[in-house]
Amino acid sequence: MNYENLLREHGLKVTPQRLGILSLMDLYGHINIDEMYREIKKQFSSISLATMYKNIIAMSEASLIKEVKVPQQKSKFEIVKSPHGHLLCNSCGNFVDIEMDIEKIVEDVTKKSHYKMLETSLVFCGVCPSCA
Amino acid sequence: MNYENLLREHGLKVTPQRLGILSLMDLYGHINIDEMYREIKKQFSSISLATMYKNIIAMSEASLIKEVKVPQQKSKFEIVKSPHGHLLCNSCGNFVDIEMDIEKIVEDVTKKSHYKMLETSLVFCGVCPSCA
DNA sequence: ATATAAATGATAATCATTTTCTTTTAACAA
DNA sequence: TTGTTAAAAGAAAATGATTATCATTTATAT
Repeated sequence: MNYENLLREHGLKVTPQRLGILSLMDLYGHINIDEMYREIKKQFSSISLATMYKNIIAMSEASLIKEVKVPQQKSKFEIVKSPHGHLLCNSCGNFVDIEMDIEKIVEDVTKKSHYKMLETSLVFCGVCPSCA
Repeated sequence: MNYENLLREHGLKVTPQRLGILSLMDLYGHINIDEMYREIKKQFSSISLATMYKNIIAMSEASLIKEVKVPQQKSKFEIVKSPHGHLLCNSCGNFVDIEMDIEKIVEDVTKKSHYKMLETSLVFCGVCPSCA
């Protein structure tokens, strides 16, 4: 993934800190603020926590990244991609995407509710095969 | 709903503050901490915010109530009932339950992931009919 | 190369939540 | 009832998370 273009396409300036944040998100898939800050300081020892927050806000507003709210945990952030669900293992904490037929589910919900659906947040919690 | 029994069945002492909190949750369906505190002070003008938090934690741990994490908003709390989804109107903020075939969705996700599913958090965001 | 608007970093300020401790109260037994 | 006791309430302080401020630095477009 070309993070420079990604930033430019979303109207954001390219800075080393932002490139670092994006590559971490890409590497981890999903990452919360604390983990992110801890990791990014390995590359930018003097980065300010305020910079982290400001960049996360800027990139969220530009729809380049997305906050994922997770039951019983701090929110995680991910790079925006096509709609998908999330799977959390309550035992080991593993958190991954799951491809699913969201179209179909949304269709059902739309039929029932007559809402114009814009976005979904589908999180499934359980115990993963290796923990079971 | 009998809030006294509800508390007792979950091993919690019955206090006027707890009864107030439960009846508010029941009345509103879903309510966040600030709304709750603002409302409950009408009944218990001297209630402490710490008491609110402590009770919400106690009732959550007893699985009598449940935190619902909502995209772009503060968490809401609801009295635990059978599994259901949630519908948020991005325009007017209306937030309601939606009955849906969660069994079926969980079955699909289980097939794909081989997780032992325990819990779901399904939130659908869009524009409600009266706002559209 | 230069100008300029935006980003960074440090710090302070704000807001949310939790802890601590004293007083009050619900639950239970006599 | 009344007394006992463990838990809950309330007030305030402490902690933690996030946001605002401002001086300095830097990315971008000329």
